[in-house]
Amino acid sequence: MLKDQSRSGTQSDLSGRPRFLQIADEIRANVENKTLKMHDILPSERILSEQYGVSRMTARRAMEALETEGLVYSADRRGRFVSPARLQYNVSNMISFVSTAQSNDVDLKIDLVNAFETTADARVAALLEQPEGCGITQYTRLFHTGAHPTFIETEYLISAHFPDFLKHDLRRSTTKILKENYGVSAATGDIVIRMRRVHTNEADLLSIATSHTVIELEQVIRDEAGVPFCFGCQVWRGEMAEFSAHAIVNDNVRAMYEGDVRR
Amino acid sequence: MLKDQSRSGTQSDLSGRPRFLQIADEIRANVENKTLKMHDILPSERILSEQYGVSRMTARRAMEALETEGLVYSADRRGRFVSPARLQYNVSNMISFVSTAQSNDVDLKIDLVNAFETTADARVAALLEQPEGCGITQYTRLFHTGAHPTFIETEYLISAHFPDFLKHDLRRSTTKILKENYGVSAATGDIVIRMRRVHTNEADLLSIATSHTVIELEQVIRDEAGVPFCFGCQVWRGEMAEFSAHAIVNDNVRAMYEGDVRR
DNA sequence: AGTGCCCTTTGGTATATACCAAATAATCTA
DNA sequence: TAGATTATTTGGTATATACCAAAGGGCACT
Repeated sequence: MLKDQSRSGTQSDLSGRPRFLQIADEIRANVENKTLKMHDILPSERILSEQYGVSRMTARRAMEALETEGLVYSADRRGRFVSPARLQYNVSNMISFVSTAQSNDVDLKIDLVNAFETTADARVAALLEQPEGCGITQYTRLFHTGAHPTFIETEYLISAHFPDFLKHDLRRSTTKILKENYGVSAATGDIVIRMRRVHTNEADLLSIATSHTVIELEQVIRDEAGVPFCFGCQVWRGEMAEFSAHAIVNDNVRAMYEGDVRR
Repeated sequence: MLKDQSRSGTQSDLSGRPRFLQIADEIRANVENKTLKMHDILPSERILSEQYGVSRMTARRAMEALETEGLVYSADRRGRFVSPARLQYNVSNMISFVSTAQSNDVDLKIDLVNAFETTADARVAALLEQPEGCGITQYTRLFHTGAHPTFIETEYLISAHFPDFLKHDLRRSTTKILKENYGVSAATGDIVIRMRRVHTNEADLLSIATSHTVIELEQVIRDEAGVPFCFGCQVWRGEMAEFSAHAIVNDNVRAMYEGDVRR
């Protein structure tokens, strides 16, 4: 768009910055000043349009700008609220994310969306290095802090390796279930992170608009022998995600898994 | 928003899906069918509103949805175009991103935005484990494929370690310059990836609207001894970013850098 | 052939208005 | 008091309209 800030609509404004962004700026400042705290309700679109002397559509655009940047979330016909702080996810330390988060200050809760036995399609089979059509244990969970959704995770396990997996309490950390019941733990993982648009069913679960974007994190988890046993796909509300990693590019270490990094 | 797709505006629509999303869906299909190819121009908002029998604002909302998901980019007062494909960035193999991309099919070009000698502020000093106020070589570069911007990178080097760094051709890979001229290469790195709103000056360089979101990738790069020598901050157009990594959670390896991962 | 000007197209901004359906609050009823 | 009913608030969608400023093409003049 090669934004030129010297433009405006029909209304004369001195700064040149679009009115709806000025309003967004003021509200953002109130959040950063802690005048507004997380989960606080914001004035309605109609109230805002009065307060700032603009039309409802302009007030709405300001809100939508704050929504796409993740500072604010909206609950249909209930109002708009200040988003909670980001979670930290260290992808170099996969085994401990859920357990760490749950034991710390964040109260991360898990809802089970669905869980069933199925067979591997072409993609999952390839990622897990199994023949197409092999037995797969698949389940989807919604992670949230209170009423605020954070991310969805769908995991695919090789059924033959983990009999009766679905009998366990799936609201616990997967890593713990695997470790305690099957003696398996993660040794390495191949991870991909990308931003993409949200799908309709995901938007429902995450309580966001279907026109928004999310962060997708896919990981293939392998055991000590380098054999994959789990494929997981996480879909994060963008503003809730922050991923850190420790990369080692030393030649010795790299030689160990060269060719294994991208698939 | 707890999106209920059974709602609509004043117009009766059978599917229940909002009209502007239906239009976005059709155009997205045309892109995925290769009916529309990268950098192809799309019909203008006014033409679209005629074609689909909707108001210009509705056509516009469809375009904005495609923009926020990154499928389409807009050039102010010139039109809207189909975005190019994503780049792959393997963060476990930091040393080779620019050189790999440049040698492969992608023609990734670099523009130098600015470059100067300065001093470290509190944050940069902490990240580079140097005293505040120490000499820093700082430069910002814009990476793009043709006329299409991909990401901005700002790097901070400890001046004392790299005398006359700015004399080199900064449109080349930093890693190559460091290796060839100073004998330094990356051994490890601490990386953080997050989604955030774009700043005004970044929006100008990336040619996106100021209300959009970007992917920020920050990395502290260390030598064999674990001493940091470079801090880099990349700001990606979201649709252009895809990051992969190979994580090792083996206990031995983890013990080596435990406590070093998050800072 | 090149320069400057005008007109059209285009995306960006803004207002005013209208209706819908879900959620909530207020009220009434058994 | 508990349950059902009603009115209000709210965000979501959609239209119609208006003006602005930059980009691009075409045209006249030099």
